[in-house]
Amino acid sequence: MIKMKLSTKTRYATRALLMISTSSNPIAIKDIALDQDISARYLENIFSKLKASKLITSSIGNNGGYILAKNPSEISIYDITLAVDGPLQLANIQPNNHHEQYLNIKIYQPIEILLKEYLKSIDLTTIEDADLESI
Amino acid sequence: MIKMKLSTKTRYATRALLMISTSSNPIAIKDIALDQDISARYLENIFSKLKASKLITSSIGNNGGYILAKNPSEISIYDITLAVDGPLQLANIQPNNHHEQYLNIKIYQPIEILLKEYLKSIDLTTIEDADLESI
DNA sequence: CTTAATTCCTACTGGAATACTAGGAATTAT
DNA sequence: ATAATTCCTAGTATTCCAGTAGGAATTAAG
Repeated sequence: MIKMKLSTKTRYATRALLMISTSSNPIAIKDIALDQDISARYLENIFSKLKASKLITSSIGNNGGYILAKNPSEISIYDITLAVDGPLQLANIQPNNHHEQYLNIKIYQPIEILLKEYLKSIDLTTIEDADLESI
Repeated sequence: MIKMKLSTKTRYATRALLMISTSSNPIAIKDIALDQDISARYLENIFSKLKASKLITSSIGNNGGYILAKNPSEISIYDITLAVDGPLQLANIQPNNHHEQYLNIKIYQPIEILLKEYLKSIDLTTIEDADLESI
């Protein structure tokens, strides 16, 4: 199978961000983990990366938690996956022969562009607005 | 990093198919492995899948080998990756909650469609025709 | 009819990546 | 002071995939 499912980190992060995007008060990891049925310890790892990428800010201590650092419309799936999983990389950096170079140019690079553009085009509000019931 | 690089199986298979597509006589795995600097044992695995998916046919025994079962123009990258890696699967089959369902509908399914169409649009002749020197 | 070359079948191994866990320090509202 | 939280560093477990291995079945050629 083509390995292109968004990672668990990205999926958890997206769901967590959707959750905190609706609140103006800090939300603690514990509460998100409980609500989403995700390991709190694992979410900690993820949130530290989201914070490092400045998608969220934190308040430490009692009653602390996390809030978005930007408007939901300014956070794309691409931003999220970049933050938690690092850059998307498809092509062979060092093609060993002509065939590999063909594949790079004809397949990897176009897909990379296609996918990046698509992931950038979806932000947290896009997802929020989806009307499930109408489908 | 998003895991969406075509697998080694798909890349090897593509290169191998490109090689045998230029010959009307059966070509042995050994020769392909030598030419492409790929493990012959590993190529065996890959070729058994390509054969099971009817992309190639084989002749057993001395002087045996493989030939394409179709015209090169009828073999797409999608066919190849489907044969060796199984179906592309992005979405959660069983979304556990609304957020997961949102993600499926808004992200996974569209990407899946986008990618499938693209991979189907590229066949062995498309790649062969690529003019590297002009880039 | 023997031999060498090949595909075919089933299973195992090793390593890398990723999901997940753990302990405890630092911080802060109450 | 205390309890609740983030923060930091490290570890473990699991899964996936590339690659290996042995030997049986088949067949062209001499």
